[in-house]
Amino acid sequence: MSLKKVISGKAPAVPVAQQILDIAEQLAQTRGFNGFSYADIAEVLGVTKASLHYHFPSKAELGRALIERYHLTFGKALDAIERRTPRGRDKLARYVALYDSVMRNNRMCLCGMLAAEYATLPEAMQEELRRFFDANEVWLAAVLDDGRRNGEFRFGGTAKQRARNLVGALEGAMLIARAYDDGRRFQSAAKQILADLNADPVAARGTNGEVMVLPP
Amino acid sequence: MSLKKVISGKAPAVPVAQQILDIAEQLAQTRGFNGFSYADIAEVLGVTKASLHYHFPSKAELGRALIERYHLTFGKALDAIERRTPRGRDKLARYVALYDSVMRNNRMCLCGMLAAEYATLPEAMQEELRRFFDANEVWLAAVLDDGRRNGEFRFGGTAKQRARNLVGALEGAMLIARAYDDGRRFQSAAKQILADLNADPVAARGTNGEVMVLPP
DNA sequence: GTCTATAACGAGATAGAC
DNA sequence: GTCTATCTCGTTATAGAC
Repeated sequence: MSLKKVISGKAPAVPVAQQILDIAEQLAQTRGFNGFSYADIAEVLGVTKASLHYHFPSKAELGRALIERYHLTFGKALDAIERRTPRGRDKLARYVALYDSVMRNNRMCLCGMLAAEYATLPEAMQEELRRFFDANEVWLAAVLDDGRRNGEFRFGGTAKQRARNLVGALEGAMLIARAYDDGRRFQSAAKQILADLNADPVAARGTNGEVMVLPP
Repeated sequence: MSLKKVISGKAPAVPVAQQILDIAEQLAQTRGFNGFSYADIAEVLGVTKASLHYHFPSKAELGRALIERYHLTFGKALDAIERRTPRGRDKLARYVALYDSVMRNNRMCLCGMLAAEYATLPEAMQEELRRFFDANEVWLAAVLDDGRRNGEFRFGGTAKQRARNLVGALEGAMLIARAYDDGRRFQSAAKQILADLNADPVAARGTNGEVMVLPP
């Protein structure tokens, strides 16, 4: 909090542009980018549609800003994990926890949702979207590669390929879990996905407790 | 082809309702259910919007019919696999090939696409959608369970859970591959997904050729 | 079955006052 | 920055002629 805010004694005012993004984000994650309108945001925020255009002239620009901010926030979360979590398997668990927190808010990952609508999105949004997935892939591949080297993980294929499949499996699990309105459905999927990478004989038991494939 | 058609010497006429569904399906799989309109179908088919309403009074009914037919066609394909493919791993390979053929047409799985738009869909469509995923899960779980019993597959967790994860991983892989307009991206993901279930030491090599985890 | 015509509404967007 | 008013266009849907 800035000094000015502290002296004035007021709670820090959230800039309107941010409030708009907050509402638009929630709507996009639940209904899709083509599933909400300026009117929906205006109603929640209690202003007119026209005033929204002052902050975001076009919906395309609003959408681009949406992904940019989402990517930035996600990136900071990854940085925090990187700094504070030494073990690879804990890094992955925290990575998955990011997805889980989205699910718990009854939302789909913003970028997974937008990926479905990809063909209808303005070019600027398409580019931002790929940037997001690329960054995820790079971060995960590094974690997986390190983990395999030090024996924490055991998997076939390249770390890059595994990273892609991890993102895909999580996005797909979210996608379908929403149709059943059941967060546990995502959570048990995530558990299995993580277990498949784990080289630890104890942790690598199936959900029924049976021992999974172990190193010879 | 019916006897009548053969005698008349004409090519079998495709009913208009089917043609409408064909076009709507393609549009829904590429742009989403909220991403196309009656006008889009009318233009491709060369008729007016009004005549479409004769066959499908509301878009909700069109959407429901879309999923119903898709499910039926998919179900027949699964029956065919069941009848003509004895080995579990071949069944799975053919199951995955169904998804791949969709990707090769530059489409997303209809039901994966609709799952993203789930919150905005009419109730009748939501129900049909869950039926589709349920049927996939049941079919796959049976294949996986059999395969594990006879030693073809090796995996932890319940067959049901694995079936869910398989569907989720495939849907997620399709979802993201489309953003890169790269079918190979889906194909290498699918390859890895299948390999992870395989107990065969030869087939279970990673994409780099390294030997994966083997039974002790 | 398909057409023309039109209703009824909601979308994104802009002009200009305050 | 936010408002009122308005524009233009696209959407689903219906009535009624052919």
